[in-house]
Amino acid sequence: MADPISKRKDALYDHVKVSVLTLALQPGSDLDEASFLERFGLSRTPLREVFRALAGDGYLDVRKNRGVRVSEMSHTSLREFFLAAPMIYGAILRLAATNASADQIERLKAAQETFTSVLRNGGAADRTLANNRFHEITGEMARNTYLLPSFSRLLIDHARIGMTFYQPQTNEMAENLTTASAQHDEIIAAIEARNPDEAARLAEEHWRLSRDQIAQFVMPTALEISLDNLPEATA
Amino acid sequence: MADPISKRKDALYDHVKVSVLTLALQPGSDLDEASFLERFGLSRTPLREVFRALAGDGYLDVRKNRGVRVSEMSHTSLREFFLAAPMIYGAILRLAATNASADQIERLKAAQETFTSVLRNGGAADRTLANNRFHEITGEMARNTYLLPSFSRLLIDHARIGMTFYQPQTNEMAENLTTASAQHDEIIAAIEARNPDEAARLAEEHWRLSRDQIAQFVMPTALEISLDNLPEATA
DNA sequence: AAAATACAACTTGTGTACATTCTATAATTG
DNA sequence: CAATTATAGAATGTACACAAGTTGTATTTT
Repeated sequence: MADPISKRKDALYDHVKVSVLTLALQPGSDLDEASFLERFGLSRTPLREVFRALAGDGYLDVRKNRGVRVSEMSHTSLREFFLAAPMIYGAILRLAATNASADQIERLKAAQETFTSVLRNGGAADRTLANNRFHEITGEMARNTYLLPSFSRLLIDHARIGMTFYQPQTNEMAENLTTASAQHDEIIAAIEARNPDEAARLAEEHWRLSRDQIAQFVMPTALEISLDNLPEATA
Repeated sequence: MADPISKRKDALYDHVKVSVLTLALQPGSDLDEASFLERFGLSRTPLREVFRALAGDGYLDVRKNRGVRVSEMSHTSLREFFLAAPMIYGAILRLAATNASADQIERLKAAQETFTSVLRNGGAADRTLANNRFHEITGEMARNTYLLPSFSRLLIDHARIGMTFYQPQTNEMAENLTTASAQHDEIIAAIEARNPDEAARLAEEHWRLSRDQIAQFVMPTALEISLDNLPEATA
């Protein structure tokens, strides 16, 4: 508890970030200051600063005189997401293949090891966070100040969408996770080989898989119902 | 002076924003809280909040225990800018052509009228701000939460680059401004006609003009010097 | 005289009381 | 009894004093 304040601020930032990404805090839900004050040993001023920072990074929304809430995610924003993600992600991986440092590649490999291990043992939240970490590192690698803000926002909702739709209820959906992990390995290889075209291609492929997974969830294979058993219209 | 505080906060936000965009506050320069306190009639808490918001939007950088400074713009960031801008801008205009509302189109036309009038009468700063306003509206029109953060950051440095390089010192450079204005008109027409392909094409064209202007500034036509008059090497 | 240290002035960060704004409940009114 | 208006409680916003950190200058030391 003798932590310096700045550590406690970081802890709060990370706690809220993780809670938002894993849907422990649901989109649109209210956060009141009081409940965090003693939990993180902060007084209101620094606490409010952290909330504002989280808002600036897209995790929270601040409403004047009405506190903060977790940033919303509607069906419209889902559509916006699908439009923007492939383009940005392709650009990020292309640049990552050009600019990644040896140290960053090491960290990406480490993140991928965590991801595969979590695939075997962990739950949905752990999987989402490990996947998020993997992509955050690719974002760093791209070294482009202008692309990063949009990419970071995409990652937030990528995680939240994943938490909603990546619940492997069928064999096919579970296989997708294995495929995704294999694609991560290919992405690492492309980056290490300094092959931007290949990296961009993999971005698109990785993305397509993700979209298919969501499609499978939203539009499952129809149940087989014999027409004989259908009730007749009575009105 | 009887303004409500929230108005004064907005005024401070806009003042700093405009100062950053027009280079009245130079990249990397320090901002100390004290000098703004009485000028805007704010106490430290709300003032600091505005600074954090400006930092979140990319105008300032906050350094722990060392105050805020105007966000940097180096030659590396210039390169990053050139890489990201065409892609993002193309996507923004494409979406704008699809999604713009009648009201937004009206506001875009008004912004363009301001721009043309400032071209005739105003100075570099006014021109930069009018141009910035025009593009901000196209950003709104695109209605894409994920693209906007990157686009906004691009606009900041687009303005600052313009302030540096768009000083029409030659006829050719002055003509470019007229061309840019004509392209704005075409952009409006494409959006109004709901023609995304045409809008995307114009984005690319508008961008190419901008880059040429910078090239002309950085690499001007060489002075003609007779070899006869050159001093001889003496070492 | 150059380098290192110590100190003082200044700047930023935090705690907390107070002011303002919102919200839910109850009293009033038509 | 429904709708509206008071009113109390709770939440957010602001001011300011104090704490902690940083920076420049003067003194000391080698």
